[in-house]
Amino acid sequence: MTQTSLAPDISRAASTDAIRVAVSTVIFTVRRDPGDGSGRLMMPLVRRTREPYECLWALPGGWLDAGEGLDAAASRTLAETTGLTPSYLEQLYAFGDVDRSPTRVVSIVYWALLRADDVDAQRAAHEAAGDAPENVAWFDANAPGTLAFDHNEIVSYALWRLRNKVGYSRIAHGLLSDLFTLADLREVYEAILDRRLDPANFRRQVENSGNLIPTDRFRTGSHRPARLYRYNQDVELADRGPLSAARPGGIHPSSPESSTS
Amino acid sequence: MTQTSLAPDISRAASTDAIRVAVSTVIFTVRRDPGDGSGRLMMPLVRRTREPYECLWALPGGWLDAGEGLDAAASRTLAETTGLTPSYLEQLYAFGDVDRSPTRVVSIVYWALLRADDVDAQRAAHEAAGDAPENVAWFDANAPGTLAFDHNEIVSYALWRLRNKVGYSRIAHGLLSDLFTLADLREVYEAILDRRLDPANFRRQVENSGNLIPTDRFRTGSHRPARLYRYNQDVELADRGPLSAARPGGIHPSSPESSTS
DNA sequence: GCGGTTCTGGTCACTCTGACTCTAAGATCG
DNA sequence: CGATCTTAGAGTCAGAGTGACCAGAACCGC
Repeated sequence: MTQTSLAPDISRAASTDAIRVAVSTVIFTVRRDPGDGSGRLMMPLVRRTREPYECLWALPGGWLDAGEGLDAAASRTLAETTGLTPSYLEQLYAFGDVDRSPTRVVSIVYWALLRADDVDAQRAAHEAAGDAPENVAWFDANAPGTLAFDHNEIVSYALWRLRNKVGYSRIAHGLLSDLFTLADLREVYEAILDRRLDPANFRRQVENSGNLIPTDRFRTGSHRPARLYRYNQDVELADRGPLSAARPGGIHPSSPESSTS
Repeated sequence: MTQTSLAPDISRAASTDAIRVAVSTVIFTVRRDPGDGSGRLMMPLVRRTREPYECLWALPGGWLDAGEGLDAAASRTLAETTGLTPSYLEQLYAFGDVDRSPTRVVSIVYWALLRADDVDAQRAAHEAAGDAPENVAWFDANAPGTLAFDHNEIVSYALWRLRNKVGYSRIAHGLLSDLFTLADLREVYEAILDRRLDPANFRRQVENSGNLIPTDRFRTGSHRPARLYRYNQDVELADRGPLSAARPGGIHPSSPESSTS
C-alpha cells in the first residue's frame, strides 16, 4: 500500500503495456460565409481510412512517438494529417475512458487556432508543392455531424473552452491576420459566441483593454473606411500560468511564408 | 500523409510501447495553523521508496490499469497511497515531456479537494483499522520543498488553477464541512488567495450568489455567535461544461462515516 | 459594567456594462 | 450633383457590482 507514483515497477507496468497514447487536435478557424457574409466557425476533419470507424470523419491526430513531447506530437500529427500550422496551440484534455475505442487508447487532445489568411496560404503552398493533404475537409464546428470515437464529445468540450476563453483572454486574435479592423475582430467574437455584439460597446471594451495598437492605415470598402489595428505583441494570447514559462505554449510561426494579407 | 488518428496501426504502435501512462493527484486541504490561527493550504505527499528520486517526496499516484478509466485510476491510486477520499476531483493536465522521467512516462495529473474534517476522520478510521498509510506527510502547498520528477512544476500549476477557479466557482465549498460560518468560508478563500478579504464585502458577495442556505443554528465562540450556513446542493461545485454530464466530475462521498462536525 | 472582538447591516464613490443616440464618411443610385 | 444608405466611431445614461469604510449588535473575559 505504499505504491508511489511513477516508480518504474516492471511487474506492475507489464499490465499496462496494452495502453497506447494518441494525440489529437481540434482546430478552429473563422471563415466568411458566402451566403450572409457573416463569419462562421469551421474545423478541418480527416476521413478515416481504416477500421475502426472507417470512412467516418475524425479529429486529426496520431500516435505519440517515444522521442517527442506532447506539444511536439500535436504539432507533428497536425502537420502530417492536414498540412496546417496553427497560430495557437494548447492542451485541452486527456480522454481515457476504457470503452472509447475498441483497443485501449488514451488521447491527449489539443485545441488550436488558425488565422483565416493562413488557411488559404498554406493550402496554396501545399498544392503548388504537390503534397496537398488528402481526406481532409472543413466542417461547421457547431454541427460537424457524427464523428468517429468520442470525437463529438471532444469537439463539444473544445467549443465550450473556446467560448469561455474568448471572454477573458485575447485568443480571438489567434484567428486574425496581423492587420484587422474592429469589425473583423467583432466578427470573430460573434462567430465564437454565436450572438451579435453592439459595435460601439465592443469598441469601447477592446480599446480599453490595451491590447490593440491603432495604425494610420484604413481599409476602404463599401462604406466609411475603418481604421486598421494590430496586436500588442508584448501581451500573451492567453494567461497559461506557470506553464507559459516552462513550455512553449502559444506557437507563433515566424516562418517566411507568413502572408500578411 | 493520410495518417488518421487512433487507427490501430500495429506497425506504428510498436514504436510506442515504451510509453507508459501514470496518474497522479495534487490534493489540497485547509488546516488551521496552530500558531496564528489562520487557515493554511496543505497537501499530502508520498515519500518514494525506490529509484528514481528515492526518498524524495512526490505526488501520490500510480500506473493506469488497462481496465480502468482515468478518473477511476486517480481515485484508486489516491486511496492506495494516502487512504484519502476527496470531495472534489478534476483533471488538471497531462504532462509528457520526454525528459521528465528516466523512462518515458506520460502522467495524467488530477487535482482534488479534501474537507478539513474528513482528513482527521479518515485518518482516525485508518489508524483504528490498522491500515494507516505509510510514508505520507502533509506539506505547505506554497512551499513543499524539492519534489521528485517535475512535481514542483505540477504543484505550481495546480495552485494557479485553484486560485483562478476559486474566483468564478464554488470549489471553496469542497474544502468545508456541511455546516460552516461565513468566517470559515472566508478563511478558505484567504488561504487559497493568500490575502485578507473584507468580512462585510465578502458576506455581501457570497450571500448574493445564491449558493448558501442560512440555517437557524449558530456557532458560539469567544465573541458574537455566527450563523451557520449549508450549501445549496443543487448547484455544482464548478461548471465543467459538456464534461459534467458525460463523466462523473465532482465526487461527493455520501459514505456513512462522513462526520458532520 | 466595561473593553475587546467579531458579526452583521449599511453607506458612498468608483467602475463596468448594456442600451441607446448622434455625427462622420464613404458608396450607390437617380 | 444630391439624396440616401450603410458602417465607423464618439458620446450619454441608468443599473449592477465592488472596494473602502462606518456603525450598531452580541458575546466573552475581566
